[in-house]
Amino acid sequence: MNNLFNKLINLLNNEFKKFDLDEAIKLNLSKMPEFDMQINNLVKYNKSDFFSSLQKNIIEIIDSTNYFLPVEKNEIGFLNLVFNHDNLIKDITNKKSDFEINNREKIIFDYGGPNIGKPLHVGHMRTLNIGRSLYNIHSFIGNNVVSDIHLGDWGMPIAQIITYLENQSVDINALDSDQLEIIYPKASEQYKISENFKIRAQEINKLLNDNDAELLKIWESIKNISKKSLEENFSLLNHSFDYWLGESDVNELIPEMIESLYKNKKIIDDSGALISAEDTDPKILITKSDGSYLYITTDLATILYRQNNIGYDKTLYIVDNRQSLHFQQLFDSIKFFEFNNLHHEHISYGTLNDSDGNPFKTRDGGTKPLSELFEETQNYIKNINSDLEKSTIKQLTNSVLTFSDLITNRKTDYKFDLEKFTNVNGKTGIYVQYAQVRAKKLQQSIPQQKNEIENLVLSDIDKQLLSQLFMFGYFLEQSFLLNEPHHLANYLYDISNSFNQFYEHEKLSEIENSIHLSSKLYLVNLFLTTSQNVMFCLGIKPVEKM
RNA sequence: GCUCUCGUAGCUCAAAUGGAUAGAGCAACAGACUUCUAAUCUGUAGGUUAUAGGUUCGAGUCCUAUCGAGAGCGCCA
Repeated sequence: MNNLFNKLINLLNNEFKKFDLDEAIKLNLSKMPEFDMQINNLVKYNKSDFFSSLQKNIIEIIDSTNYFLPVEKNEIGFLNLVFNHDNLIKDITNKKSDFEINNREKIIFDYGGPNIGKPLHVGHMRTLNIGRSLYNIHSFIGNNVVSDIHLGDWGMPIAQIITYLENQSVDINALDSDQLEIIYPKASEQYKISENFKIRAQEINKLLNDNDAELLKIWESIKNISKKSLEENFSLLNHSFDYWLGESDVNELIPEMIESLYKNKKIIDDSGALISAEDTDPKILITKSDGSYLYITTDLATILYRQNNIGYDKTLYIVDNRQSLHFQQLFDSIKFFEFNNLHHEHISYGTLNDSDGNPFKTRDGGTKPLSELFEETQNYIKNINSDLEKSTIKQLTNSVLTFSDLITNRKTDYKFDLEKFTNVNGKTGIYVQYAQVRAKKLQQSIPQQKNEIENLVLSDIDKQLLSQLFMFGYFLEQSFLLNEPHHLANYLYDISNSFNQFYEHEKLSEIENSIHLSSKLYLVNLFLTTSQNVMFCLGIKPVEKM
């Protein structure tokens, strides 16, 4: 990457390598007010014979950039750095092209995973937000990205719905998505309580696996109704997918896959079912005893489908952490079955609860549709300002739903507190939008100066903002290496907060000195570029005014 | 029963993969608006990082035990 932060890191890491050190240098923002940055991980080598030459070389590299005042070394071996902001501001741009990586990869993002027949509900929010953000982050740094919604359009849930329709003699042609969404829980209930229903549903499931023509017709109309409803929801929530492949799309690959695995003794009989021959605990069940397929069966076939039809270097599955055993078994099996040696990773996330810490439910105890949460959020925003344009309200609502979700580390369970997340202050989607709108207004209302960036006049607050803008590369790297968007979400709050301080500290419209004004406007532009790039990475659309 | 994850300020969460004095936001309290939109900003207070040991120059982070919470454990997805 070509930005100042990562270029410096690369130089320093090369120096580490020269000394055969198998770790990366850590260049951090300083906690001490008199310094801007610090390097801590030289300390551990302070008893080694190469320490003084390593330290000397590191200091020389930093000094040679001219972005820092002469480095101060502490007696134990910590290095303390102070920016030379006048030089820094001349070279920092934070454009997209500054962050593009050299070794590009093709990455499939498997997320969303809605089931047909069920509405999108609150439980889908995290996979959608995290998935879209990671997709955008990897796109931003130049990777070749592909999203696949991995539609749950196969298996027992569908069989249950069809069984229910059959029992009640429902006319498929008159069915709409609302009715379908009411039917699913009823069908699921019947499956649990009625033995006859259960037997028929399992029969239908098997027939579907075997491509029964009549049933496939019914299945297809259910799928179309559902898909239309999903598309409407995604349009509202600003989601889109490159592929809408479903579990059904790989159905035809399964018989051959099973046969081949069986022939090669990779899977074996176990009381009628087929299990992996790999010695694992628990055993990995590949097909049921009636020969029908499971979650892992279609997931395995999906791997074959993707390697043959899409091609990839990596696949990231953005799925909640309760399914970690499934993915461990899936990834084990990919290797054991010798499908490929590509990188597959479960990007797990914690449970989303309501503000009391309980699972999200509607008042009558059902799962809460995402559209209902959208409505509620929208109402909060209308209460803050009733004069907003319709499109602005929509974008602010999405900002709240996205930013609130991404601010927390994806691995932890968290409480979704709408009242808190729609606050105009604090770490909220509204706050970060407001800062960005303020910057836009300045850009529009104050005539741009010629880019005079010699002899700048920078206050402490200007310097703080500039220092933080320098760190974009660091937080971006954290986010894509760990596939954790919250680093960028917190960073967006931090730069927005610094910008608001900058804004309050001195009125640009009252500055008469042109060089002074020029440096201020330069920072406004730099903030706006950075903020909008971070927003893109998070999947948030900047609003024009609010 | 077995396996995994977690326990940080009143509340919600961070903490660079072992670094210096554990940071933010909310809530509380005290301030700043004839405004480039105060949808903001400034300040105060709040901690034995569940507990007890251990590893080392150095631990919220690694190891062990205890207590507490959550999740998963073949014919659902």
